[in-house]
Amino acid sequence: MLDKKYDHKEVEQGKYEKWLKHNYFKAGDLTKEAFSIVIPPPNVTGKLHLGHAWDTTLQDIIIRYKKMDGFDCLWLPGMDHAAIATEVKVVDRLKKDGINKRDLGRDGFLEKAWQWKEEYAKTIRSQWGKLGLALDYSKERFTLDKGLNEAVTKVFVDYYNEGIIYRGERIINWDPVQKTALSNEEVIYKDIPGAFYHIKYFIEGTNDYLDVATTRPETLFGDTAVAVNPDDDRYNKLIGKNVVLPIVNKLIPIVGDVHADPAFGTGVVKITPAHDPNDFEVGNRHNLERVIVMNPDATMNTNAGKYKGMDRFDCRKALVNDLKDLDLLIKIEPMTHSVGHSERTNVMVEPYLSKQWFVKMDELAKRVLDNQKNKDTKINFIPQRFEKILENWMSDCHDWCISRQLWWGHRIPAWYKQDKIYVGLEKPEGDGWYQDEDVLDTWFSSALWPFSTLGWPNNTPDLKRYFPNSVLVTGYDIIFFWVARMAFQSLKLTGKAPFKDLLVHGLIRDKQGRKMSKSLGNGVDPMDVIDNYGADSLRWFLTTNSAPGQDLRYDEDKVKSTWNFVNKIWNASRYVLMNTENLNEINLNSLTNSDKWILTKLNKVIKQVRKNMEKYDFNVVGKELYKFIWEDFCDSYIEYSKVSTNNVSTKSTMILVLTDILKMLHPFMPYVTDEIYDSLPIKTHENIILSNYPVYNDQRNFEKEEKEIDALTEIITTLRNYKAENNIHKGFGIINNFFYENKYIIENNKAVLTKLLKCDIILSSFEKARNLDVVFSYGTITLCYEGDNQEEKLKNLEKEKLSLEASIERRKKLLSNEKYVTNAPKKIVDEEKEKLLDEENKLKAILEKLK
RNA sequence: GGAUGCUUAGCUCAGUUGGUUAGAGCACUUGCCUUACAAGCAAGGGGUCAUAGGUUCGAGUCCUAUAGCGUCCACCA
Repeated sequence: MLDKKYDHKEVEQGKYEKWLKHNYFKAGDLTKEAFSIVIPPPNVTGKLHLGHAWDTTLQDIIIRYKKMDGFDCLWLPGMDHAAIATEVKVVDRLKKDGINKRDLGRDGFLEKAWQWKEEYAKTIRSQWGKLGLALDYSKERFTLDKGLNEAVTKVFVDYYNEGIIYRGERIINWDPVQKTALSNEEVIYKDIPGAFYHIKYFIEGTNDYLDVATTRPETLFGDTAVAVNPDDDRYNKLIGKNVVLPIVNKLIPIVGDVHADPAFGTGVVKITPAHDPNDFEVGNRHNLERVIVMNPDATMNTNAGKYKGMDRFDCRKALVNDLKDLDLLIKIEPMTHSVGHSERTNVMVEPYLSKQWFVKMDELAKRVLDNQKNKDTKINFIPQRFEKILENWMSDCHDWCISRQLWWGHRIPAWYKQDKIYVGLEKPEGDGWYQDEDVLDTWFSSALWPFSTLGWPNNTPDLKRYFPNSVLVTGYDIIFFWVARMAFQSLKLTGKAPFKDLLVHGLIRDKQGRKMSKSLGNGVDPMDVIDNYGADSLRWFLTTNSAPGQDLRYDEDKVKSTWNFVNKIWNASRYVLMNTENLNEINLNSLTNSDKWILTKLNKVIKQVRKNMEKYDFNVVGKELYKFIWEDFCDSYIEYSKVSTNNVSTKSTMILVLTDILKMLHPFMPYVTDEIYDSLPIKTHENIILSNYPVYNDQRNFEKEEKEIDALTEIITTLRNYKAENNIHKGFGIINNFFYENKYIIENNKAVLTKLLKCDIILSSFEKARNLDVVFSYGTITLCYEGDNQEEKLKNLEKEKLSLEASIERRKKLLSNEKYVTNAPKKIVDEEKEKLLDEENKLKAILEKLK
């Protein structure tokens, strides 16, 4: 028997360990159809936040539902080594202990990083446990484990041999603190105050100068041209002449290039091919020299002459002063511009010419775009609108810079000897070869996640059975970081899309709608929420409170009200269990009408819930279940059943309905449903997760009884309303003045009516009593009570009469509209006619009373 | 500049292919300690669905435009 009070801590205590002990989450039942999800691997950089809780709960709901519905479910757990993110954290920790990364050396550092990984992996696993996730830990993977390293290396080597991966000099985003290249996606643009420095570039042999405006004067040492637009009549006759580069005093050409926008700035732009991606392109078009002016730590190098060794920003100040002194500075114009910052170290990114490894994107991207056009093989986004994000990104993407100057990651399988390059699985024969120091972008390995975790490139049984994955669940913020990359890698390497469905959810925000972030300090730890309200409440809150793809505000009041819902379920279950203690078999031979009613309602709910579970429309499922449980089951059925608790079929109905409620709730609330299921007097399985998901049953629709009890509910509500409005408390009776064919509604339900209305008796007549008529479409019920008030009575009837007349008039008008009758579906029109008839009946009855 | 989401009750949000008197939770009012639950029960009040046009017999829902809020991408010499 359940405890008197619902205590989430007590209920959840020990359950996860029990589930694991019984191997409930283990995949591999080959008699069933396979269903698979791989977890989006969280970074081993920290604890899970509410966003993870949301993302994983969605997956858990799907997995548990599918498992109960007869599938062999694999939910594969794992984590991401998160190359730069983790390395930054490890470096920081070492720094606090006074240790420098370089002093440790590569191997020493990696040892520390692995320690870090183990530590955080442990935390993450325990958090998964608190959330109750049905993960198959026997298949857990890590993006940097041996198998995945083999997959990554093979892809790199094959791509290199195919020419998809190449090494080249490009302008990349350089993080001068971490001293590594970054991909475009790792750069965060921020608007910051800056200035346009207008500098005089004198035209060779004249006293005329061009006004060149720049936001980054310190890159002047790398200028190898200035550009003007060939259509710009102010300057185009100067094309081919030279200007004198200030300070440096060397001659550089004036070139004509469309990159110079006549409408922007002064229309003249200095070209620094080694420090700006656009200038790099211009340089290629005009065969310009590339002059690097900075060191990897963003101090100036020898090309900066006397400024050598200065930090880039100090150099800017000094240089501007010197230009001023030489009368080469025209003006400084303050402006706000957007400047890239490193996502991890937050330092201003330096566009920097360097030799890096790239993935050629055009063909890979085209494959994704083509595949999305094929209905049968495309990734099916839910909601569909997010497909556009993928398509936009794929149709305009640059080659992907994959080398990172880090130690924590997959080391690039390239070896060098003088000017020779060897790319392969193993170090080449012979002396003098040394391996590339760099590692790969973390997304290079996570892009292989849906298949590398299943054994690819080997054609393992797991790969054959669980790939492509059935569905992937993720937030819309990483569609282009991750989903896009999985898509093209999977199509290229396996010939298939990595998963059939992609369920996209939004971001979690704070109560004011702001993003949760460390700097705002508005983050909420899911573990605290679980402590206070339980995992079941948190899970229900996260997954039933927003439409698919919409953001969600964390609102503690809502979690609290979810707790109330769980508590309600708990107490309703307690009631059922109290009344069914001695039940030892299901017997439906003597069903009451309200038993038939709730069975019919249950049947309808099962249908709706299943339909929406398939569509991943969990907020609709939530609403259906909430309404059914609280209103139909608790408020109506349990109350009605109180007059027949000794009936074995009522007892059976209670158990049947409660069992199906628990099963439908289980994917959302695994803990409390497990606990209650355990206490059922009759059950089919050792644990609820092994039981079968409820099935819609055509034989369980009792239409006549459904109608009758619906009417009963309406009668009770209406009479309660009259009682409240007329201050009738006790000592009253009712007379059944329904039309002959409806009299049974009252006759059949006398016991329920007297109990719930708290009226003394149902009379056949009550001639002398003062009375009040309450009109239904079924006829009239007369309330007989003391302290009659004739005015009240008339007022009530008048009020009702007016509203009925208005409604009847509206309906008549509608139905006399020929176009409506011919165009609207017959079902709608018939319903309308029926309503009109009901109302006319009602009105007739009222008019008679008013006479 | 391109794309996209949102605007519905005091607050937070639902609203399925258009179907005619728009729903929920919280908050609010009134009455109840009814033996599952006062973290509860019962009955209520509260919205010209951002604005302006249009299509339609019928628009919260479809189309066009506008406004406000938000997000993403690109550019910013």
